[in-house]
Amino acid sequence: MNQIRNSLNEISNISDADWNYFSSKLKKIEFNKKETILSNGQTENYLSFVENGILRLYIPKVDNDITFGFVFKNSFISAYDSFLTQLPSEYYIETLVKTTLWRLTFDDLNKIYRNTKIGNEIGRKNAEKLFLIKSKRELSLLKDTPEKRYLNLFKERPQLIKQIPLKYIASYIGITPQALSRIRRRIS
Amino acid sequence: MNQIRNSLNEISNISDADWNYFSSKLKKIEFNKKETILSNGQTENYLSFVENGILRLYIPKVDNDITFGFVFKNSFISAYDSFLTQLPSEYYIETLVKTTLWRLTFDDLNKIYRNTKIGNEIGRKNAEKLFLIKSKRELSLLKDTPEKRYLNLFKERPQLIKQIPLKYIASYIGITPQALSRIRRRIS
DNA sequence: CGCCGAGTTGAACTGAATCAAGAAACGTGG
DNA sequence: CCACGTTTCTTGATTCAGTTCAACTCGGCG
Repeated sequence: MNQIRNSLNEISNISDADWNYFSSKLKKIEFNKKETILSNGQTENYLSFVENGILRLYIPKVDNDITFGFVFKNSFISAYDSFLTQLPSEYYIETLVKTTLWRLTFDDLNKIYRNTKIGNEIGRKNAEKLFLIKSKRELSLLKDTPEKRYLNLFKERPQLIKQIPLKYIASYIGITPQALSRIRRRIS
Repeated sequence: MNQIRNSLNEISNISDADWNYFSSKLKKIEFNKKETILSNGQTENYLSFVENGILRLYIPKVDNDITFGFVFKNSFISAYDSFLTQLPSEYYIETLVKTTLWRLTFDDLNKIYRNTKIGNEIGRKNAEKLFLIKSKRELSLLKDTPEKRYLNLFKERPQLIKQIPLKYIASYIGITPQALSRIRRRIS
């Protein structure tokens, strides 16, 4: 759990009291490889911290679904859209490898927002951080070619390229596995 | 200024005291049509409320820049990435028509976060809202064809299509003006 | 050992980009 | 309020990156 406190501290210094309250709400849960932890149509009830593992966010499609995110250890994961709106999720989440999560329910998080000093500030900064990520991605999808997106990914998250099947990466940068295979050949 | 209070109230009920503090920081400013209010390289110092007008966010490019957002009256505008990080902005903002803004500086907003009860909560919910918008857009860019994006735009923001030159809309949905012109012909 | 999913490669096809030119709409100054 | 110049939109021809369909290879696992 210390990883979680460290992660939060990076955002905003959290007092012992607030941390105790926060951590009392966390529940640990383990998943095997290739387990679906949220299906289309379900409403996301959790904000989870990844202690260990890798997860994939995707919209299933016959013959190649659309993968639009990966989450690694020491970050938070959620179908955050669905979590925030409490409407059914448009996408699925699955584990790619054995994964350990610490989960917080929607209700508990709202209690934290109400009952701790730092809650809303952490929530704000976290939402801002997520906004920045999506904002960057929007620009990349609009202005970069798939090839450039692949090279950026390579530069910024080399571990991703090693650990994740090519077909998911292809989809993440917006092309088919065949096209990515050709790009790879071209640039190497 | 009442519009602003109403907008904030939609997010979270704001007390008179907090509102007075908040509104004391706002400064009104007017722009003419086609004025650049933030250039590439500048760091965004303002979060602004649009009392009236239309603005465009874009990355300039020789022969067709990349437009990735429009903002209308009664919402907030900012190069929010740059504002949050206080790093130089990657993009420009310009007015498309005569525009009136109420501006809040970065420092003042942080004072509001520190000195009002409701500040962080409003900030959080606002950032969450922005996240939801970007998240939706990411999915649309990945899974929809340009044609479908155009039709969605048409459905969701018909006023946008009437008020904004086609070439900006084309860029917003990720294609050239020529291609959009052809899509238009095809579907009508 | 044989199967199966992942990755590669080839060929044909397609939607959008690019280059280019003309038509329409817009606004600005006389 | 008209005339002219500029910008925006349309249309055509060509090119190109990526899709689709299909076959083949490779590596891991039952």
